[in-house]
Amino acid sequence: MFDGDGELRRSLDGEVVIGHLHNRFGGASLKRYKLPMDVDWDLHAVVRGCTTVTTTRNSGGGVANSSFMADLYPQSSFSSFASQDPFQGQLLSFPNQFEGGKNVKELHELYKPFFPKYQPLPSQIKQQQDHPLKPKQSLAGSATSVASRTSRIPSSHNSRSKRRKNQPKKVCHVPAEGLSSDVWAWRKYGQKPIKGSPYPRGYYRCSSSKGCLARKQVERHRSDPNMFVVTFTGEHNHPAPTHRNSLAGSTRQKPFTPQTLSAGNCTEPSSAKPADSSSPATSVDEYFIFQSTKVDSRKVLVEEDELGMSDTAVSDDFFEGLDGIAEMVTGDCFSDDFPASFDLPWIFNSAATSAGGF
DNA sequence: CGACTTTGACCTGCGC
DNA sequence: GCGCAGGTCAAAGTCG
Repeated sequence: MFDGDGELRRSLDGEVVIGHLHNRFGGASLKRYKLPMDVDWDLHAVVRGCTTVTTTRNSGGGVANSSFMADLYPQSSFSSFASQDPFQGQLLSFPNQFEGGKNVKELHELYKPFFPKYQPLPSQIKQQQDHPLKPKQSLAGSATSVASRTSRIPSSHNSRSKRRKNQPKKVCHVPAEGLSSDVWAWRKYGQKPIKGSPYPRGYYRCSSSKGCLARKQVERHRSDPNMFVVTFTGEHNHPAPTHRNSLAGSTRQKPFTPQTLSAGNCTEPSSAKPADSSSPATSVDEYFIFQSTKVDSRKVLVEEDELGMSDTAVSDDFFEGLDGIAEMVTGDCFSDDFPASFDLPWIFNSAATSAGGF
């Protein structure tokens, strides 16, 4: 789709032009979004951020969970890809894991663009909930949803009506191995076959916080099976969880196919357990390990962004907190658990997150 | 029991 | 206005 020539520009009037965005999906080669000039974000930062995140998650992500991959590779050989690669010691290995002593500051820089712009005040949350693009349901919301469904409220009264209009999006291309871990918890709420594409598109919403408007779509790249198109819409209205175990039920185990685990070293029963992102022992740890894992980030292309993932997203306290984690990561505490080419069962199990994992 | 995935149905935007 | 395609909902089933 982008073939490396994705283009992201912002004109003086705030219009963002994304080149080559849909030329393989629908024909349009340019996508334009009008952004308020006071939206203080940096395209480069966005690009960098997306790239980096995807990158750092590469190994971790790579580990994209099998069910997710099965979703997106319905008729492909991904299962074998997913299952074989790790055992070839590539996909799941961390050759550069702690290379160059990626320090915390760097991690901060890498991830800043992906944290929420701010932590909204209640009034701000209210504002967000009133946003025209918000999903029908809110916290207590399914009643509204049902009502609108049953009573067929005219579109003008339905937030859904504007859903596709001027919906700010951020589109990233991530390698298959970059789909997995994520601080956010994503819950799948739908899947649709896309016309002209052999691969279905999965729809995920943030389950880290009820009422969170963040959503993402994950679709396998049509022409490059190893790449995925991840589209983010909406904005998190809550701080990034520092621990995935705070995400209730963010993951669940999917039955592993023999393909997924067989050849592996998953001899330990516990390792066959779902990577339960709710596991306090692994969630953040794995996440930051990936953050410190530098892999090929150049595959990732950012096409648009208006999510407001600014560099000022998270407080210093948050990053200070990460320092400790990073120290753990860069220390030896994982040396035993993360051999260069060991199996990462949780990778295949972090269903919600991996799919969303971005 | 709660959270997840799956999946068919419903709803809406958009192009013709 | 019509039909298509995409996006969302929610019931049902699964799992820990």
